[in-house]
Amino acid sequence: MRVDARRNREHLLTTARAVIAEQGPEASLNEIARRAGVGPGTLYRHFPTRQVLLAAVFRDRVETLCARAADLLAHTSPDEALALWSRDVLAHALTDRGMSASMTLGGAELGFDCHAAMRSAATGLLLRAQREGRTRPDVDIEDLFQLVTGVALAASELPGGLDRAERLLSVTLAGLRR
Amino acid sequence: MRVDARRNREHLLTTARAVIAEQGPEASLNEIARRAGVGPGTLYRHFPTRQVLLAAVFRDRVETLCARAADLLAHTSPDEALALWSRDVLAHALTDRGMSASMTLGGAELGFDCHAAMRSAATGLLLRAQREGRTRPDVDIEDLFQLVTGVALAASELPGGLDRAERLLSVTLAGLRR
DNA sequence: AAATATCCGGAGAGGGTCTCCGGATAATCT
DNA sequence: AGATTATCCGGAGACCCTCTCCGGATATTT
Repeated sequence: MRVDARRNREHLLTTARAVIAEQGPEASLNEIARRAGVGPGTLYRHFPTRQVLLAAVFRDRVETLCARAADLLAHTSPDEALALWSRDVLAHALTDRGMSASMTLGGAELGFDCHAAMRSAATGLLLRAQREGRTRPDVDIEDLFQLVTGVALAASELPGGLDRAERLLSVTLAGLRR
Repeated sequence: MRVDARRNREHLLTTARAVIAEQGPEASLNEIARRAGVGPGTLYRHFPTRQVLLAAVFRDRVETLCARAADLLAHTSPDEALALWSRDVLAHALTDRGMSASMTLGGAELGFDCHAAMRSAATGLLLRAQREGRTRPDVDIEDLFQLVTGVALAASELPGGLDRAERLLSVTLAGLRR
């Protein structure tokens, strides 16, 4: 990969991060390219679809959350791990506008798949909690993911923000117990 | 209102219903107008924004649900009423594509406000259940609405459909008890 | 039948997504 | 260094969408 190509790619990423932070995940790709000082073609060459771009933008955040899941899996009790991780997901969703959207929009064939990564991180936590016995055994990983991202999405779009988010999460977590 | 205007309006509504049923709530308004055999201007005169159109399309459905809420309020126990009504909302959301979206998108100043109507219908059910004592007193009407429409949205967009929807709903309802 | 109020159609501005290819630029070879 | 090659960039442009505007057509009233 040529150095100018790599430089453009990085610059596009930081610009996208900024624009998405202020306009949300549906920001104009045209404008991102313009602000980055490149043509539209350059953007689309590096990031063929919006999902690929979003995935690249939020990749490190998602990886942080996955690492956190692994850590909790090793050092915390099953129930608490699930609760703490959900809270972390929520916190990131509230911080980074558009993050929730990129978690739900899955299946970025090329590049990084946020949806798959998050789902697989959650799988470990859910299965262990279910083995332990205090979590409903009939919910599957898709259910869990749907609930958590649903709360995250709601919380990131409603202005009422953090306290409402915590309340919704506590309702959901309570519902997961049996 | 002139009779041709009324006729066009009705025709637009039925066409919109069909197109939204097959393409979802983000269908092209242009195409709806084209299929209805009118110009774009005519569509926008009758329905200034997409939300107004969606609200008009789903108005009777929403009114049915509101009536159902009133009925349950009068003839069923608080807990059961809440559960049954949520299940009905879910059923409608699964039947009519785009219905969930029109429930969440609120504030159609002109015409009919699906969001407000649904929220006020749910208010009665929630308050009564909370007075009865088996429902968490700290959740407010926005929380309830967010949870129910969240499940509905998820269920209407995931292909796995009905059984998953019921499972998610039962988790949420369990979480609402105390 | 004439006058008036109302409504329609479609052209078109403005913006968005995405493609394509001639020209420019980096990397490699001699 | 100079030439060759592989790679990449820019932006014009096709196509679609939303939304507006107004001359002409249509209904209603006088």
